[in-house]
Amino acid sequence: MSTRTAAQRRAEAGSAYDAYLAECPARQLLDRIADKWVSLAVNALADGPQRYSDLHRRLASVSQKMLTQTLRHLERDGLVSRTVTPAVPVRVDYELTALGRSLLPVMCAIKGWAEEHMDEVHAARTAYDAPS
Amino acid sequence: MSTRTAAQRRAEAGSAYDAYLAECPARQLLDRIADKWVSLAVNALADGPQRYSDLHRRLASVSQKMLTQTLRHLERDGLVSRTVTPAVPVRVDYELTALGRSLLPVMCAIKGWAEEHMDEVHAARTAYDAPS
DNA sequence: CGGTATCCGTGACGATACTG
DNA sequence: CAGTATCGTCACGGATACCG
Repeated sequence: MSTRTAAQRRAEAGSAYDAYLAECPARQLLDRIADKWVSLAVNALADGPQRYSDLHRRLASVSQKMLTQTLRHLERDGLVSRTVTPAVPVRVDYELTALGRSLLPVMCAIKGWAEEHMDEVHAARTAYDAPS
Repeated sequence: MSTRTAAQRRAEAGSAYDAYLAECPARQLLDRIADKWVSLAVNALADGPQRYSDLHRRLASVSQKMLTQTLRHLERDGLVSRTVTPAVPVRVDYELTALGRSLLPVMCAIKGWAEEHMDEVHAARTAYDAPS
């Protein structure tokens, strides 16, 4: 039992993981969700199930590769479900799971903060970059 | 006045920026704050002003280069203030500004979510990776 | 102490072409 | 339509050394 890490012992004690530690699994999860593509994708899925092509059109700034990769990661992590409807042509829908919806308020808040405080940040940058 | 971008006109109309568009400045800001280093740094500064060495010790998983770079970005964006106290040796303190504190609840929520839902995500991954 | 400067490998990311 | 595969690039980020 002495081989347990600090994070493991902390978890068993009822306390949470500590994302500051590189070895902590919560840290890896944080790396995963604190990601620009994830924040955009989850936000886009807020309105309900969406087809791949709809998502791709909405997130015009995301390449096909990154969108697919992000959706795969989210699916693996249990945040989105992927439903394939066999037809010609094939139809694939993505939808947030219950777990995914629990993350939605946070992702929405981040996107909202960025859009809301854009002007203040821009002003701060201008001041910072101001020549001597 | 006809040279304004769609984002600028939207802002003046009272509506927010649209972070889905690559050209939108809010998108760049989102890219900046939806970052693992930023989320860790802002969270670490939640308790009040901290010295560089304290931060570095706390965020053991962050290299000196990334920590400095992240703090510089946050300073430029007006989220963090940097105070140098001339002495031997030099002392540098970092502190969240009012703008930075407005972001704190969101960053805290992200880190909290990661630590809280770690087990569920881990279970989802195991299920996803389960061989045929 | 609190950085900066430099090197350098890895992998993120976009563009393109192809498939079921 | 919804991908997968492959390639090339370039910036992220770690390691190391040096500076005020």
